[in-house]
Amino acid sequence: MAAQLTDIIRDAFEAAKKAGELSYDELPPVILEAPKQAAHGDVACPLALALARQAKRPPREVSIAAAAHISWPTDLISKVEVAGPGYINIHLAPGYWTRQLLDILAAGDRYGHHSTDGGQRVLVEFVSANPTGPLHVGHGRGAVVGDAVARLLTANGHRVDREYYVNNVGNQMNILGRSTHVRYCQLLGRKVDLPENHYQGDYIRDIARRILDTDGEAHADTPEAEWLPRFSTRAYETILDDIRTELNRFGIHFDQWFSERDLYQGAPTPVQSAIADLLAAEKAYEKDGAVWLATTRHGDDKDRVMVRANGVTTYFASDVAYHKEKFSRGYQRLIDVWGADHHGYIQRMKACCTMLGHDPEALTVVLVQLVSLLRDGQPVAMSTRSGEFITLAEVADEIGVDATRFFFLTRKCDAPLEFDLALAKAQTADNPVYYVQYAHARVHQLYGKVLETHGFGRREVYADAANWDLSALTDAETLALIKQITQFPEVVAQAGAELAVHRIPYYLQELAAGFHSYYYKHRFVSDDIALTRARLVLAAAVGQVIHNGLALMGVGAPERM
RNA sequence: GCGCCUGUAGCUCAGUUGGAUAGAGCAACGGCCUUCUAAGCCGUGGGUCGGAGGUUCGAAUCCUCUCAGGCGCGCCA
Repeated sequence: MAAQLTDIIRDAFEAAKKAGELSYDELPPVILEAPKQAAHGDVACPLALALARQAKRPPREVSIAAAAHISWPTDLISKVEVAGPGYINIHLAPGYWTRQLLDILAAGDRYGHHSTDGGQRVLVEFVSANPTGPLHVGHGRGAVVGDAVARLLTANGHRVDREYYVNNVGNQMNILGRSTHVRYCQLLGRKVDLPENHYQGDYIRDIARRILDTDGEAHADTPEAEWLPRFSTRAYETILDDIRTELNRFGIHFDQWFSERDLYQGAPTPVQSAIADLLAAEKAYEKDGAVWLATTRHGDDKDRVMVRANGVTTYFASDVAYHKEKFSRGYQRLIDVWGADHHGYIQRMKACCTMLGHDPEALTVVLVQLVSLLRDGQPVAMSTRSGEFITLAEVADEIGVDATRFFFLTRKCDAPLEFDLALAKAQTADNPVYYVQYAHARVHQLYGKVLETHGFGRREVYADAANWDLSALTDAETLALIKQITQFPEVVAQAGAELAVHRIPYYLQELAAGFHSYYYKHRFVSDDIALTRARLVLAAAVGQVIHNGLALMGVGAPERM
C-alpha cells in the first residue's frame, strides 16, 4: 500500500514538472506520515515542504500544483486534498480498511510480525546477575526488558537466543563461600562473627543449613583451602537455582546459562588464547608487568588491564573472551542488557569487538537505568552484600507478575525509575495493564454473548468473515478504530528497529482506550445480523492485536476478568 | 575535572529518524450502571517542553553555552 501511494505521489510531482508547473532538480524521497488528527486524512505527505526552496515557491502552491496531477484508483483512495502549510492529505477508501480486518484475522497470532527478509541470528544476554543473592527489583527491570527485547526481535523476523552469563569466578565467590561457612559454624554453635564486607542476607543461613544437612559437621575444623570450593560452589548453585525459579515464574526462559568458569577450562583456556591472539596481533601489550588491551585506539579513555602484574586475569579479560566466544558461535548481532552503572564499560567492549575483528556496530548495549527504591518516599540504599534490598519475588507477590512486567516495560530504558513499594501496592488496581487486559476480556465476553443470541462464536468469525458483508463498517468512528488497529505492524517494526520496548504498552493503552470508548457508544450484538457480524469482526481484530501486543510483553491476555 | 543518562501538567511518564492546535494515566472537580463486564465511559481545570542563544519555511526534537538531578570514571566484580 505504502509503495503504491509513494508511486502515485512521485508520478504527480513528475507530471507537474513535465507540464512546466513546477521546477526542481531532484525530487527528495517521498515520505508518508500518519496524521495525528482524523481530519487530516489517513496518509499525509509533506514532500512539498521539503521541495519549497528548490522550487522557489511557497510549499502550499507546490502541493496544489502537484495534487492536480494525482490520479488514483477509487478502491484505494477516496479523497486527496492540500491542507495546512502544504501537506497533501490522502483519505483511503472504506473498503481498504475492512479488507485490513480480514488480513488481521487471517494472520492471527502472527499479525504484526514481520517476515525473515533481513533476519539475523541474535544473542540477547541479560540479567546475568551475580549469583551471590536473590534478584532484586533492579534486576527485575533488566530481566523484563531483556526478555521483551528478545520477543520483539523475534517478531521482527530474527532468530534470537537468550543467554545468562554466570559470574562464578573471582573474589566474590570466595566471599560468598566464607560467608556461608561462617553461618555454618554458627549453626554448630561456634562463636564466629560475620565480617562486615561479607554477605549478610538470611538466605546465606538457609544455604548453610542445607550444607549441614547433607555434609554434616565435616567442614567445621578443616583448613579453608579444603572447604572453600565446596561452600562457594554449593552457595552459588543454590542461589542460581532460586534465580532460575523466579525468572521462570516471570515467563523468562534462557536458552543457555553460560558459566564464566568455562572460560578457564582446557589448555589453553579460552581466556588464555584470546589474550595470546591479541598479543600476537599487537593489539595488546605488556607494561609494568601487566597485559593491557589497547582500547584507546578505538575511542576508549585509557587502555585496560587484562592480566594483572600478579598474573591474575581481570573481569574484563573474561568479558573479552566471552564476547569472542559469542561471535564464534555465529551470531551476527550481540545485544547486552546492562544496568546503567556499567555505562563506562561500553566503549571498551566496543573497542574489544573491533580488535577481535568484528564490526563494533554488531554489539548493541541496552542500558537500563537504575531502579531507585523508595520506602514511604524515602530513598533506600540497596545492596546485596548488606542484605538491604527488596527482592523481585516480594514485588511479584504484592502486585503480580503481569502488573510488574507492564510497569517495568511502560517507560523507556533510558529513564531512571523510582520504585516505591507502597505506591506500587496502592496502584495495583489502577495499573494500566488491567485496562488493556480488560479490553481483551470484553472481546471474549462478546464471543460468549453472540454465541447465545446468534449461534456463532469466535471460530465462525475467524473462519467465515471473508464471506460476510462488512459494508456496515464505514462510519467515521469505526474507521478511526480500524486505523488504530492497523498501526500495530508499524509499531512493532519501529519498536524493533529502535529496541524501544515501551512503544508497545503505550500503543496498547491507546488502542484499549479507543475500544472502550467505542464499546460504550456502539452495541456489538444486536438483532441486525449483518451489523452484528461486521462488528464482531471488528472486535475480533481488536482482541487479536491486543493479544499479540501483550504477548510481545510477556503479559497474559485473560478471556475473563 | 572528564564521560553517559535525565529535565515536558500537581505526580508518574509518552511524544515515531525536525512537521499541522505538545498528549496519556494518576490525583482534583462534575456527570453516566434496568441494556454485550462500571477493572468502563463522558466532561472540566491544569504547560515559559529547566534556561539562553543559534540553524530554517517550521524546533520538545538538531548545534553551542548554561543550570539542576542521577550514574560512572580500579591491576574490583
